[in-house]
Amino acid sequence: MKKVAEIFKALSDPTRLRIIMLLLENDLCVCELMYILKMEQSRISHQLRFLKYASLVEDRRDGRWIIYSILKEKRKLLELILKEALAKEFKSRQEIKQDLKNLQLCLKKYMRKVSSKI
Amino acid sequence: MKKVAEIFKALSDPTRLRIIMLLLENDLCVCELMYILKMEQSRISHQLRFLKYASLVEDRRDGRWIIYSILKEKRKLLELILKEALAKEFKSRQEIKQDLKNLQLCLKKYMRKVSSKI
DNA sequence: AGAATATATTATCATATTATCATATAATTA
DNA sequence: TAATTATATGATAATATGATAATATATTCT
Repeated sequence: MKKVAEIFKALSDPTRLRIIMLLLENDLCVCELMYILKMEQSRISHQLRFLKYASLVEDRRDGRWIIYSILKEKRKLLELILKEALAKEFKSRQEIKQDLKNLQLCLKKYMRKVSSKI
Repeated sequence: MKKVAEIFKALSDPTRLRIIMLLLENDLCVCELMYILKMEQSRISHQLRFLKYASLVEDRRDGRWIIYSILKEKRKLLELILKEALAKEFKSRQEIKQDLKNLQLCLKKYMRKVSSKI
């Protein structure tokens, strides 16, 4: 039961929720998340570590970037919970819409090939 | 986004999860929850208040009992998240099975008509 | 009205969480 | 190899949380 509770704990912070919603769309490195969320590096790194220990995301190195992605075996679960169960609550959240817009901007900019400075 | 995170926060504690799983089966008063979960009164009251403020449960008075139930507009959401999304994780949890057994025992005993002393 | 029952509330303590700052590490580039 | 870039980690402080004990309130029963 504790294990189940811990999945929810991982989802119980607004920053982590935003990160997961973004990762469900695209694998992203820390500097891209910084760009999208307008948050400082250590804050994002810490939350990513939390998600990693909760076995919701994994990381891989690509040159000097570390790319985070949703753990394959958790994707379905997360999509069901976040996109289906909470569809209504999410649709009304301007924040999520804006994050997804920024994600598109970010992807167009080939973020990983330029600077990560905010 | 904070609102959504708070739904998950409400689900991120083992005691609250157990309470919600039980309330999804039956409306229950505090003393019944005490009997089923073998926990002391103030602990259960506190967690119920948490769930109430998170707008997941509501309460009504019935004589000297206060009966808790899942908020009607949240039932579907909770069933989807807990029973569908997490079906696998839950089925393997002995604790939940035992809680549900105790719930049946409790209902047979007409708990609300006898004592609430543990 | 007084006792018993059921529950809520308040205070307290220990622990957990979050954000931030400073520092460390690893890869790349000049 | 030194500087730069990208990220991780550790320490700290502020705040939140969870458990418990003590007390308060509301209902019912005698």
